[in-house]
Formats: sequence, structure tokens, C-alpha cells
Amino acid sequence: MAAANDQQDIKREKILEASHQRFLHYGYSKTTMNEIAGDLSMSKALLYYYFPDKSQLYIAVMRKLANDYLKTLESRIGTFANLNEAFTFQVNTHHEFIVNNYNFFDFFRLNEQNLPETIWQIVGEVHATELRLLSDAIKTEVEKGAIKPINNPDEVVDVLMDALHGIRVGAISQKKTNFPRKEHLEEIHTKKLLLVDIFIKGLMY
Amino acid sequence: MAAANDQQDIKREKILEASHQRFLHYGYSKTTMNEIAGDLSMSKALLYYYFPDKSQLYIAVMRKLANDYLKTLESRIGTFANLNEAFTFQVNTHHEFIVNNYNFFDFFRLNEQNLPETIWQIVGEVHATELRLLSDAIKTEVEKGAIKPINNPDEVVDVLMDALHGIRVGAISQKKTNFPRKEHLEEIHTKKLLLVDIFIKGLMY
DNA sequence: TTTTTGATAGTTTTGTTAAAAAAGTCAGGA
DNA sequence: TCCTGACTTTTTTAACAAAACTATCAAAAA
Repeated sequence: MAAANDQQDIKREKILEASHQRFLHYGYSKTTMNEIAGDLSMSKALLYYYFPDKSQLYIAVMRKLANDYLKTLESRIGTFANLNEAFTFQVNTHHEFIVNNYNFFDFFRLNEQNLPETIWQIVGEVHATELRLLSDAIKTEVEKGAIKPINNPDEVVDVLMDALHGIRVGAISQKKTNFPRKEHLEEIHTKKLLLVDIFIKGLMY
Repeated sequence: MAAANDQQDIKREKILEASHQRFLHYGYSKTTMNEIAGDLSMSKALLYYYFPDKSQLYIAVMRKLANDYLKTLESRIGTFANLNEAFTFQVNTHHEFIVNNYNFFDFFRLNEQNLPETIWQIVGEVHATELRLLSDAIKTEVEKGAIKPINNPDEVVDVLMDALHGIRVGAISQKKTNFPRKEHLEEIHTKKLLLVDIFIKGLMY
């Protein structure tokens, strides 16, 4: 029985992988269930045996990506020597995550409104963890006496995260393209690091 | 002849006002030339006597709005007692400008890509002036010795402006609506001021 | 009993076309 | 020079058929 479930899990995993590749390259709406089934040399009906519908399949892939990302973050929470290390880690990791899965997220940009509730839940989890990581770092530094006390660390981190998001959006919208090119990615990253640098100094005094 | 031109200018001005009201309330695509003409009790053909086409009319309104905004900024460039005064002024003025004309800008949000070149030109002018105001303020403070020297003030201001934009976008996208409501506007404003506060401190040390 | 599929039902997207609405033009009047 | 009504051209909308895709299911295979 355990073996049977293992087999199921392996197949599920395979489906998730194939789906991930398709969604990543062609986005949600340009990926058909027939194509995913074709990639795996199985019938489309079998996909529906493992997943109730297309959107749930997408969400499952997203769940996996998010879990990997969350694991990366959580494993490092509380391990930072100083604020700069923590913030830089967050910026780099987040940036990498977005860049690696850029096309995958077209589902967001296209639907924008009325996404399934599960999606917002995942987004919320990610946001909360990112916030916790940075917030913890600040609290630690405050306790260490390395920076001055801060009224509401969560609020401060929230503002920083919106601001970082703005850097990404700003650099993209100027170029009139929704898909950032390689050269922009470096520019965005540089700007983010500059912002973080100033921001940290702003927290210290 | 001068009188004749005065008359023309007055009429042009009237057309711009009526257009502004329509665009503001109903947006670009839901405003028809017939309606504007109707508001002014003139024939549609007369509109085309004064303006070559609808998009040029929209651009002319935008030009006027931008000029007013630019005038407000320019009149205060170099008059600030300190960084905080300058940055706060910029945030307040910009915020007010956006809020007052929110619906007017739906032309942007709908077209997003492929806007007429003139529009980008105006946007560029506004951005340049905003940047100059803040950049000047920084340079002045540096010269006064109030803050430490900064390698590239323009780059720093650019980052701040993207960050401020992110605050607006972030607060809106969380609420799943493109039209910020009154209560959000206050939240956005508060966040912006918090960011500016931290940012300024970050520049001082 | 669990896994798999071909056939097919149901739904969404796409393409087509005709009518309606709006943009834009022009000859001529004040 | 300023203005208009009537007109032409372009764009948007509505209706509907065809195609593509999602989702289901009875039955075969393992």
C-alpha cells in the first residue's frame, strides 16, 4: 500500500515537473492539458485522475515552488551576523526566485483580479515569511544594541518590501515591456542593493 | 489680429476645460467628441477646427495639467530649509496630483504599451523635474555640510522615486483593485512619509 | 482494486459578419 | 476667419457559427 502510494507520488511529481516546464515557457493560458499529457506520453484523462482540474495543477506547481523558496528563507532565519547580511540575502534570494520563474507568473499578470483564493494564500505565506525574516533581523540587531529601537519593525519592513517591488516595476515600465531583459535584471538588482544600503543606514540612526 | 488670437485662445481654453472634465469623470474611451461638443453647445466639427484629433486633444489637456504641476515644483526648487522639507513637499505634491487626476490617467492603464511619443515626452519632463528638485535639495545640503557627500545624487533620487511608486502600487495591488479608495490613499501617504523619513536618515550618515 | 484510455459532452476561445456608434472630413454659409 | 450640417471612413459592438480546449465517464488493462 505504501508502495502504491509511492508510485502515485512519483507520477504526481513527474506531472508537476512537466507542467512546470510548460507553464514556465508558455504561461498558463498558452499551455494545454493535451500538451502536458503529450510530454509525458500519457493520456489527458490521466492528468485528471491525478489532479482535479487545470488550475489546481497550476496551484500545485506553485505550491512546490513556494515551498522551496520558503525552505530557503526559513533555513536562514536568525543566522545573520548583521542587518546588511540579512537584507542582502533577502534581496538576492527574492530576485533570483522571481527571475527564474518570470514567465510562470504570467497567470498573475493576466488574471490580476479574481485569482483563486489558494493563490492569495500562498502569496500571503511567502510575504509573511519574507517579512518575518527581515523583521527578526531587525529585532535581533535592536536587542544586540547595534541599532536604535524601532517602534514597529513589521511596518518598516512592509514599506521596504513595497519599495523594492517598486524598483522592479519602475525599471520595467520605463522600458515599455512587461518582460524584463537580461540587462535590466542587473540594473534592477543594483538599484535594489542601493536602496537597501541607504535604508539600513536610515535604520541605524 | 492679437484680439483674434485671444479669442481663439479663450475658446481653446474652454474646450480644454470641458474635455478635462469629461476625461476625468469618464476616461478617454468613454468620452466622445460629440459629448464634449454638446457640453460647449458647439458642433463637433468645430472641435476639429481647433484640434486635429481626439488624442491630440487629450494630450493638450495633459500638457496643461503637467505644466501646472511643473510650475508648482519649479517655483519651489531651491527654497527648502532642509532635506525633510524638500522630500515631504515632493511626496505631498505628487500624491495630490495623482489623486486629483486619477481617472484621467486611465488612458495610460488601458493602453499601457504603444502610447503616442508625446505622452512619454511629458512623462519624461515631469520625471526630470521631480528628480531635479530632489537632487538639488541633496546637493544643497551637501554643500551646506548638513549631510555627508553623495557619489551620484541623481541615481539616489531615481531609486527613491521608484520606491515611492512601489508604495502606491503595492498598497493597491494588495486590495485587488485598480482604483484606490479614500481609505487607501491615507495609508499610502503614511507609508510614503515613513519611507522618506528612513531614507533621509540613511542619507545623513 | 487501481490505473489508464478513447470517446464524447460541455465550455471557452476564436473568427466572421452585419449593424451601430463614433471619429474624422468637407463644401459652403455667416 | 469661424462655424455648421451632412457626409464618409473607421472603430466598436452584437450575434452567431466553427474550432479548440477543458472536463467527464464507461470500460479496458494492469
